[in-house]
Amino acid sequence: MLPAQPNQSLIDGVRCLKALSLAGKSLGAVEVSRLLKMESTKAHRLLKTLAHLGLAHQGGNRKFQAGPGLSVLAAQSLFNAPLWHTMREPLQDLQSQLPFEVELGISWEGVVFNFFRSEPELRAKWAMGRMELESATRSGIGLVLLSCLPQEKVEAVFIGRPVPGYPGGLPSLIKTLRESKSRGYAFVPSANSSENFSLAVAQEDKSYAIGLSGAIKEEEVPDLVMLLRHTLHLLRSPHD
Amino acid sequence: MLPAQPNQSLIDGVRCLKALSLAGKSLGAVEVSRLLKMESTKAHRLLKTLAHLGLAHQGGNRKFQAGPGLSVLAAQSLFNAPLWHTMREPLQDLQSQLPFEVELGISWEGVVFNFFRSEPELRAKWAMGRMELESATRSGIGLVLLSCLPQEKVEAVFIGRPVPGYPGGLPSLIKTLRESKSRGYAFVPSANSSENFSLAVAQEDKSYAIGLSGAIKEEEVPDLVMLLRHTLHLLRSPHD
DNA sequence: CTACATAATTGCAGTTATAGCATTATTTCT
DNA sequence: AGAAATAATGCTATAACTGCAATTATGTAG
Repeated sequence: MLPAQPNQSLIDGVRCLKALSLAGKSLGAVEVSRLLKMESTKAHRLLKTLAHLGLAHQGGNRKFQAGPGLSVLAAQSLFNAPLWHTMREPLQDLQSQLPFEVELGISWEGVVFNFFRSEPELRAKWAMGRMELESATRSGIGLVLLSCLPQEKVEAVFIGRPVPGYPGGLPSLIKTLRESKSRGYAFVPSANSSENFSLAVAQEDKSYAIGLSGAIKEEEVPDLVMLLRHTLHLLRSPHD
Repeated sequence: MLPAQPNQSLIDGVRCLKALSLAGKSLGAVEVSRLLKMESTKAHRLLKTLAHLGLAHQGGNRKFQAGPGLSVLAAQSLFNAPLWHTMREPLQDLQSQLPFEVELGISWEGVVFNFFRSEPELRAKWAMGRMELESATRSGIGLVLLSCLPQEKVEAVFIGRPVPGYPGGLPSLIKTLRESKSRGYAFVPSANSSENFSLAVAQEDKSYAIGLSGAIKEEEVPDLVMLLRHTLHLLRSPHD
């Protein structure tokens, strides 16, 4: 995964951008440099470059915040993706066949982003294109996708921070992930209700996963997994 | 705006990312290098680095597509921003006072992203956090924000491509922008209906704008502009 | 199935773009 | 107003990047 000759400038630039995204307020170059343990001149120049690109915005007080380019780029990548156009029908079908909530999402750094989530009260039109984040450890989708990663990567994400939903910490998460990996799907109790469960299966190339939430009975699981796998097959675009 | 010593690697890395976002399919390193007129080795290493960061994803066929990090980062930056928490009430108030559609959005490279858009049929709960893109030239919000940019920047965006909604091309857009700039707000016919207009005002630091759409009469404009300005004031967070 | 064409990936050495120091300018705080 | 912190930039050594060339892998056509 990591290239033979990675571009350190790009890595550091993205680190700056991440710092801005997470900060929740405008940051000066020196503040960023302290957060990231980076030379302040370097941080300053990377931030200025990001601002030039529109990925950061430099306000009147010359502090930096995340800029418009980030949102636009993310939305463009989603809307232009083949998945965006192919997912609607299969997921709506799934939703209409089953008494469960249907989700499709991706995972990054312990966080899940759902591109699609049908809610009972909500018409399918509004199930797509919402921005929703969730801790990966509380989501079936997050857990399957985490279970596809090498253990070291998982550790790198959660090292030195709490693991939401896992009071036992990292070891208990790792155990759950191993189970999910060997079964090929995640089946876990929902965070909120003890009656509800989340079931999720990852796409072949592990770039996303789809899942169901609701009062899923254990004996239904094998059939539902097959149904999810079938839906995943429908979502695969012919070429990439 | 552009720094004394910009980081070229970061710029090229973002160019690769943009290429992936716009492509609508997986691209190989060579394809990207051809699109961007860049050495293929360089493109390859930048893409590999982006993949390592999770901003790109390398599928089974080793081609690259935009990755999960992009969406997650964008959503995090939005949800962590002070604006996200402060905008709800003032915009709902505005919506309930007026018979118009209320919008709040940002603009980048000729595209508008609306963070908030109340729709008549839609409860306020769903007005926030949708991902919606629109051509900046067809949106009041896009036009005010464009009018805040130096003319050269506007030209750089639209050079060599059509200007949606402006059959006269760039010159007629520039003219509209000049008018908007001198008035301090945009007031233009809506793209769809000839009865409807869009009115928009930019935030002080030009990072975003708010607007109204609907059957706005010319004589109402001054009062509405004052109302929008007042709302913008409520949205300003104390520090940044 | 083999041969060919195209693309992915890496090693290497020259070169350039970047890192960090030192300095100045600007802002903020007291 | 003065002091302290931060923003911004010039300058040079050097570490990182670029691009060539070679290697491996993939896919395609005969």
